[in-house]
Amino acid sequence: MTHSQLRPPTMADVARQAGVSHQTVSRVLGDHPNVRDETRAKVLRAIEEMGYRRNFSARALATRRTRTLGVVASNTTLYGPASTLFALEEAARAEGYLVSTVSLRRLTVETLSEALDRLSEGGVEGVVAIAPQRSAVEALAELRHPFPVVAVGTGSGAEVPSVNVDQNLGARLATAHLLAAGHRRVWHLAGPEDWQEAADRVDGWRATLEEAGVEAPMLLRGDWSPLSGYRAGQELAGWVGRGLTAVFVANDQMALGVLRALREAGVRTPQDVAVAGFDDIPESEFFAPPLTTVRQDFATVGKRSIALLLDLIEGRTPSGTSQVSIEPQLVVRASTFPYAPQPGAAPG
Amino acid sequence: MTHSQLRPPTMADVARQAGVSHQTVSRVLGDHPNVRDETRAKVLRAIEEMGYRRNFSARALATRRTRTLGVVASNTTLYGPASTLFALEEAARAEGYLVSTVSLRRLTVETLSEALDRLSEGGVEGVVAIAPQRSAVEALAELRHPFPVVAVGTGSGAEVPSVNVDQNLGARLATAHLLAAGHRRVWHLAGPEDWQEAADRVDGWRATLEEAGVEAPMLLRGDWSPLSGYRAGQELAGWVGRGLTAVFVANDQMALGVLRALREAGVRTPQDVAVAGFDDIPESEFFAPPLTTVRQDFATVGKRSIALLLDLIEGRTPSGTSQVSIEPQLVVRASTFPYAPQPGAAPG
DNA sequence: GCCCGAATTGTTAGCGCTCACAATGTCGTC
DNA sequence: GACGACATTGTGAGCGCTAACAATTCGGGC
Repeated sequence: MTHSQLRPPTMADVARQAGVSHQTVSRVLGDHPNVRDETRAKVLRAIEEMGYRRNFSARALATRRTRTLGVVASNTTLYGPASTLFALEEAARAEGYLVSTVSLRRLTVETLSEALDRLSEGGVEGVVAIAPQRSAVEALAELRHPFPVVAVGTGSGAEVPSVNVDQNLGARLATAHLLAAGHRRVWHLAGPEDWQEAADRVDGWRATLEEAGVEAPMLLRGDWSPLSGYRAGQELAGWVGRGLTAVFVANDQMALGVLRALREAGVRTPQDVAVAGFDDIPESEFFAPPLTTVRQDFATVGKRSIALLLDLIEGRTPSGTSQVSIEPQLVVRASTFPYAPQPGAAPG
Repeated sequence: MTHSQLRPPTMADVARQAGVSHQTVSRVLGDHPNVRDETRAKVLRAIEEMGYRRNFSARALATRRTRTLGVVASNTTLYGPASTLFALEEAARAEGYLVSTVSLRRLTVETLSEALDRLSEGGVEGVVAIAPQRSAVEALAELRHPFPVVAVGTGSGAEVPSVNVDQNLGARLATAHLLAAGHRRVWHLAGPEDWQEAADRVDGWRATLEEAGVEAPMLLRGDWSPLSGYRAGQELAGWVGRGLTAVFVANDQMALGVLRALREAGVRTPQDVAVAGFDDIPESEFFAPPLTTVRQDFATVGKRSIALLLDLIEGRTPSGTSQVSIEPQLVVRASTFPYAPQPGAAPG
């Protein structure tokens, strides 16, 4: 209170006040065991009195560690990326790291490169790149950066360490579920071609049909948005009565658009056409009808990504080979089944 | 290529290679005008060759600036917070700042205080707190921190500098719209009591009814989730035919639940009951029916928040009095009107 | 050819912390 | 009561950069 606050107090100031050396203050702050209780108390009192806070930059300079990780993401208002981001931050925090985020509107080689530069200038020790577009993956492999990078959502083929939900498996689960429910064929509304996840879902869908001895119907493309789903839904409505009874949509938002288009066309879901989505956004359970979908465990994605990144930073794991895969889970609801469970009745 | 990379090169290494002093390297990097072109080229070549990158911590220590801002947020997978977060980061980046985020599961005095401590240890120069709960606002005013803090979504009454969308106005727009459409009374499904935004919306709704000489019907409460909206919707369905013809729901997700409950109860929207929401999430346009709602301009919230925070950091604005208010906008769709516009036809 | 001011470059001190090591104190043992 | 082992504290040297100032160089005017 009586201290001038022109410059924040330094460790030396605290030391003087407590009658010890600055190194002892450092020891108290660092929880070093060999400090007498009495001394520790004196120091802590001085710290409290002066409102001292350790200077981040000086500490980082001396230790050569910033304890900060970077994240590059795009489309962060979508449920998937937002959930991943949240999980990443939480996992990093649990490990004592702070997270600096750069959110991109569009993920291109240029913007990605800029983002990495920026984070580099910000002193991050490593970066998680949520980079579902293929172009971004290639860029990642080529870009030079002085820290390890873990990719999320790039698919497992890359030369970059990565963490992925098994999109292929998810698509298989959804497609197989529809086939098992008695549908002869399953149509597919895919995401943008440039997205690895979209491609993997197409592959899983196609493979499942082939294994069942069914020819894959025409493939439709959307851009993940409800509007693109709506437009595709209008097209799909035209095929009702000509072999269309089931659609696997590559994400829940597009599925929402499909549902609306079908309803407007007088097509009933699931009696006339069954619809399955992907992601399990919180709203899916309340669509009309509630949506069967594939749930991705973003919390695990976050945890595993941070764990892998820290391994790379500490040099525990050789870079290049590490690929983590996470299993998705099918959530069955009324949109693919005549029976409609009550919302909130079961955890799913 | 031929250089040992055991330790990253320092400015002195670059200087030696270029045959100049380290200060000249610093000048080149800092775009200082008084450097001969020839010298600059030499330095840049050396930097390129050695893959030199300026050390963040040393720079921050010397300049006493980290060029990093902190953000504390909760519920970051919801559309509103996620959009705000995105806008904040983008605005900060445009000003040359990096953003460190702490995402909280629950916003309490303890978690908020912890988050601020953490960011403080991370060397941030200022913090934006997305703190819509009332408890958090009080905490913010009391907590001591060595940097300025701007609150978002706390309402404008606080002693803390803050940026807010005018929730009261938004609620008035929605309620007045329903009254103007001929409804005698407008019911309200509110958000949690602890949320300032929920309270402001209740106030706006109530005031509009009073000004129209209408008695406010029973107030319902939800927790922002579709499920709570669904449950409230079941209750509301029981009042159809007994004076219930219009409901103003405090957010779009709950409105989704209400729509479903009404539909299941055989109540038609908007013919029997009109429903309006709040937020304009991307899905709202594709609900059944498309939802009339109140749009909040999160991009502006982000820009204004960063601008205010930087003003405080630079000492341009005295702390304490600064309150920024942003106007929301009514978006009319089919859920309150017999006419259903085509999705995507108009930018709304 | 010399002088002055501007342009350009170099030198010297920190910024506030941690690390390595040195110095001191403490205790039990023989 | 001296000695060694260990606990506790202090000292000095950077970490890699920027800021302030000093030194040098370069022109042009006379």
